[in-house]
Amino acid sequence: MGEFRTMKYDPQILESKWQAFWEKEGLFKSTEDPSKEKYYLLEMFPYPSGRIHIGHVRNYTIGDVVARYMRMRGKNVLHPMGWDAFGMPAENAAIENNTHPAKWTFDNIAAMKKQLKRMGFSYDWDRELATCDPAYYRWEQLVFLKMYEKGLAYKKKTHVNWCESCQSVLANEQVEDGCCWRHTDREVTIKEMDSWFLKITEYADEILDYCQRLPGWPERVLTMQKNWIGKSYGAIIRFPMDGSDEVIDTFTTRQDTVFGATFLCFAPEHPLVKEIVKGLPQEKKVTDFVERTLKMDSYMRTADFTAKEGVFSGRYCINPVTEEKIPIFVANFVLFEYGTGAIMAVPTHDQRDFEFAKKYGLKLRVVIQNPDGNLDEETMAEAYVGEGTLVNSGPFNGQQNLAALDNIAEYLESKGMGHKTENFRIRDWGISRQRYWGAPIPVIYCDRCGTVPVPQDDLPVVLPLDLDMRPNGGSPLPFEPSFYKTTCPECKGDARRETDTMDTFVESSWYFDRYTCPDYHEGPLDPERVDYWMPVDQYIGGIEHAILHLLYSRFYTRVLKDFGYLKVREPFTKLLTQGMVCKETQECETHGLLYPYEVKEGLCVHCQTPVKTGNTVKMSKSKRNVVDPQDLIDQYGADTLRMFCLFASPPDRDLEWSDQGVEGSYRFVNRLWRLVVDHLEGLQAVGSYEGEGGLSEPLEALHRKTHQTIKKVTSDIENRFHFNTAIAAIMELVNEINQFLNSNEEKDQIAWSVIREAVTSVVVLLFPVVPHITEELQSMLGLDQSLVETPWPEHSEEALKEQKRLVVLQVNGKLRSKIEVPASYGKDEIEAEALADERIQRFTEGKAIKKVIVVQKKLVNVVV
RNA sequence: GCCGAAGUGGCGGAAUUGGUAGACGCGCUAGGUUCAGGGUCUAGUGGGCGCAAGUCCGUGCGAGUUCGAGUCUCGCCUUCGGCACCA
Repeated sequence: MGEFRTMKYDPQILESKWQAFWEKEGLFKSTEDPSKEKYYLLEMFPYPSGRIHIGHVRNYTIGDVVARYMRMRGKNVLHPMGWDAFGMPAENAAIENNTHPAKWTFDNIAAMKKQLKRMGFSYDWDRELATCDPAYYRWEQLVFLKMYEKGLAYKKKTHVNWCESCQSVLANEQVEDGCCWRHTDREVTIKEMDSWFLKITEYADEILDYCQRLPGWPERVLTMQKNWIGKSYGAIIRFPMDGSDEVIDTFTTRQDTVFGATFLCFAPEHPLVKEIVKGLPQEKKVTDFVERTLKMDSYMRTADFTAKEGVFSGRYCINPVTEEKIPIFVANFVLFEYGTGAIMAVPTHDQRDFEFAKKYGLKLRVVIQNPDGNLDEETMAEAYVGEGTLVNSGPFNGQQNLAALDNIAEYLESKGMGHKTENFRIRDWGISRQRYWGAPIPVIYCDRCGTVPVPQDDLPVVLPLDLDMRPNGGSPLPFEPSFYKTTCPECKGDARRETDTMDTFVESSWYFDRYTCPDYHEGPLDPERVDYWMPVDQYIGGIEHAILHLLYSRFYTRVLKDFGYLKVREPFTKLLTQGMVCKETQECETHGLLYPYEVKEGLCVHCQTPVKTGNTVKMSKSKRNVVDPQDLIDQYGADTLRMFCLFASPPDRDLEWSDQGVEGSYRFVNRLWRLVVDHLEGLQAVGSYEGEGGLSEPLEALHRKTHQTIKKVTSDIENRFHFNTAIAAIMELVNEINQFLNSNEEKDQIAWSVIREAVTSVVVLLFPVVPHITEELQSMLGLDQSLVETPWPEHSEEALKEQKRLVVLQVNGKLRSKIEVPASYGKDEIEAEALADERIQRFTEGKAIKKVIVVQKKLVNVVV
C-alpha cells in the first residue's frame, strides 16, 4: 500500500523534497573562479507587489532554463535575484492599510520569495538585495555626489511633467501619450519646478553610437532607443533682431531653404518672448497667448490634430542671407525643449510653416524648384518637401538642394551667421520625486552657502522610518523637522535637507553590478568581483523597458566606468525581450468583466446568463483576465506550470494562456512519470547502451532518435532559445520510446539498454525545464548524481548515421513518390532508382524527360 | 503619416540554408480498458471529389523569379507594436 502511494506522481511532495535538497547542498551558490568561464544570467528584478504574477513566472522560467542549461555546460553561472523595493505603491498601500511602507515592502518580499522558491528557480539567494536597504542606496548617494562634483548631476528650475496621481514629477521617458506610464488614464501637466537632473545628454552620442555594437540586442529595442535619442544633423542660424543688438538662434536641418525663410517663430516658453514684447501694443495679446498655450496639457498642445496657432510679436528680425526684414511670431507648435526653442519658418518647403503662413497671410518664396519646374508660390496648395534645384538663393542658385546643405552651412559660418551642428531629441533625466519611499537626494540647502552636498563621510542620508504617512498622500518628509532640519556642512548654521527622493530607476540602473558583491562595504563595488562577472551575458525581461530602464542603465554604466568603478561600458551583452502573457476577456451583460473563477461552463456565476468572450489581450487585473500562479502551483505543481510557459510559444512572442494547454502539459509530465515508473524493473536491470553495436533495426532507430533529439534540443536552446521546439522534440522521443515498449519487439538486455539510454537522455534534457520530476526520476533510475551537477549530453555522430535514406520523388515539382535508398548511393544511382520507380514512370509515361534534378540524399525532381 | 514585426488547419504553433507544408500539443471523432464519471490506451483528423486506389486545391491577396516558393522579388490588404508638429 505504502509503495503504491509513492508510485503516484505527486508534485507537491516531490517538488518540495528537491527544493530542500538543492538548498541544503547549496547547489546554486556561485563563487568567483577565474579558471572557469563565467556566465552571468539575469532576469529583471521584480517590484515587491506581494504576489508573483504570470508574467514573472514566464520571465523567470525562461531564465531558469538558461541558467540550469549553462551550468550543465560547465559554465560558472551567476543567477541572482532581488527586489526593486522603493516606489509609490508601498506608500499608497501603507495609507490604505494603516501600516508603514517598509513593513508592507518587507512582508511582500517575504511572500514573493516564498513563491519564487516554490517555483524551483535556481537563484543564489545569498546575493539577494533590496534597493530600499541603506546599505544599497548609500552607494547610489555617493555616486550622486560624484556626479554633482563633475557637473553630471545638476539642479534647475524648468518645465517638468507632473502626474497628479503620483503627486510627483516624471522624467520624459516616463510619459506615454501624454499620460503617466503608471497611470495611463492620468494626463500629465506641465509645472515649473526646481528639479535635479542627471546629464544623460552628455553620453547621448556614445550611447547611440554603441547601438551598432550590440548585436545581441533585438533590433526593435535598438530602434526605439535610437528614435528616443533622436540625433539630427543641421545648423544653427543666427537672426539679428531689427532695431536691437539681440540675436535669435534657430536650429534647422534644412539650411538649404534659408533663403526662403520669411518669418520666425518662438516657442511660448522662450525667455526672449517676454523681453522683446515689453512696452509694445502687442504685449498683452502675446502674454495672453503664452499663458493660454502653457495651460494646455502637453499632450493636447503637441497633438497633430491641434491647429497651428500663433500671434505676431510686433517685432522683426533680419534674414541673414537675404537681409530682408521678417516678422517674429510666437507659435504653439514650436517646442521649447527641442533645438533652440526658435525656428526659421520656410512656408514653401515645410508643411507646418505653410499652414501657419496661409492662416496669417504671410509671404511665401519658393527656393527649391521641383524637377517639373512648375512650382509657384501663388498656386501651390501644400509645401514642397522633395528634392530639387535651388532658386532665389543668391550664390547657390542651380545647386541640388541636398548637395547645397554643406555649402550653405559653410557660407553661414564664414559670415558669422551660424554654424553646422548636431541636435538631440533626448533631454536630461529628471530624477527628483516628491515622494517619501525612495532614496534621499544627499543635498543640503543653506541660506548663506547655497546648495551644499552632504559630505561623503556623512553618508548614508537614511530615510527615516519612524514617521507617519500623510492621510491624503504626499511625502511626509517636508513636514518632518527631525529629517529636514540640519546644519550646513560648510558654515555650521541652520540649514534644510533636500526632501525629494530619487527616481527608482536610479536604483535599477546598477543593481546588476551590486549582485556581484552585495556584501561589499568599502565602496559601491568590489573591483575584483565586479570585473569577473560583468557584463551580464544574457539579460531577460519585458519590452516595456526598452527606453526606460535599459537606456538609463546604459547611461549609468558609463558613468560608473568613467568613475573607475567598472571596466565595462555596456551592461548587457545579449538581451531577450519576452512577450506578454495574454488571455481572452469574459464579460457578462449585467455583471461586466468577469474573473475566470466567476465563469462556470460558459455561464456567469452570479446570474447564470451566457458569458461573452472578448479579445485576447495582455493579462491584467483591470481586464480581469488573470490567472493566479499560486492556484496553478497548488493544482498542478511548478513543473507543469514551467512546462506550459515554455511550450506554448517561443519566448519572444506573446503567449496565449490556455487552461487546456496547461492540462496538456500536466498530462505529458504524468506520461513521463509513468514511462519510468511503469518500466522500472527493466530499466534498473541494465546500464545505458553506449554504442557498442549489434542492434536490430528498430533498436538502431531508437538509438538514432535519441541522438537526433540531443542534437536538436542542444541547438534549439543554444542558438535560438526556442524551448517550444526543444520540448516538442523530446515529446517525439518519448512517443517513440512508448511505441517501442508497446510493440512486439523482443525486450532483451540489449533492448533495455537502448531504452535506458533514451529514457535517461529524456530525463537529462528535460531537467532545465522540469527540474523536480527529472531529479526524482534520475534517482529512481539509480543515478546518484544530482542533475544540477550532471553534464549536458553530447550527441554521437556515429549514432546519427543511417543505413538508408528517404528520398522524395517529384514530377514537375509535385510530390509523386518516396523511395528508400542505401545511404551510400551517389547522385547517379539515386537518379536511376528514381526513374525506375513505378509511380514516377506512370507520371512521365509518353512524355520527354527534359531535366532531372537530384538533391543529394533528399529529393529528385523529374521535369517533363 | 513614418518605421518595424507578423498573417500557416477548429486552436497554440512547427518547417533553422529555396527542397515531403501542418512536427509537437490542444480540441474533435471512433474504438478498447469487459465500460458511472474521470483517467488511460489505440486509430483517425487541412479542404473538395471518390466505395476505393486515387486525384485536384491549399501557407492574407495579386503578379514575378525558379526544375521547385510558407521561405526570395515587386505591388496591395489586414493585425499588432513603436514613433509622430523634432524644424
